[in-house]
Amino acid sequence: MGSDKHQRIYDAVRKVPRGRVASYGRIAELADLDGHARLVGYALHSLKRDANVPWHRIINSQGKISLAGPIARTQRKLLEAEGIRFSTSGKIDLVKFGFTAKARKGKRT
DNA sequence: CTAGTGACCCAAC
DNA sequence: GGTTGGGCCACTA
Repeated sequence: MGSDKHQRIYDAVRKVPRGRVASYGRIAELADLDGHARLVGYALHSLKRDANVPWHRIINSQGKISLAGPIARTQRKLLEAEGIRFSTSGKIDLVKFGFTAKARKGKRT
């Protein structure tokens, strides 16, 4: 496969354990692309259902699903199936389900 | 090359 | 709680 960046992103996403969620920025860090959160979203959007990637565990920093339409419903279902609870606002408790591979690099002091 | 767009993030109001 | 504006950079036309 050619796209290394995409590959790295997919690999990082696969690192997210079941029952946990990670924000785009967090994935970017794992993929060695810290700061390029957009690329994560871009790669995921380009992702196909065939891909073996738990894209549903990826959400935005607000702990909410960035997608819209029927797919958002699907993602939420998948997350609930993993034991993740949604707030009344449809948000996820990042404190409990937020995947932290390694504390922030604290780049921005 | 330029311009527009995007499953983003953050600071400030 | 929300909106607005700036920043970041890959991808497409």
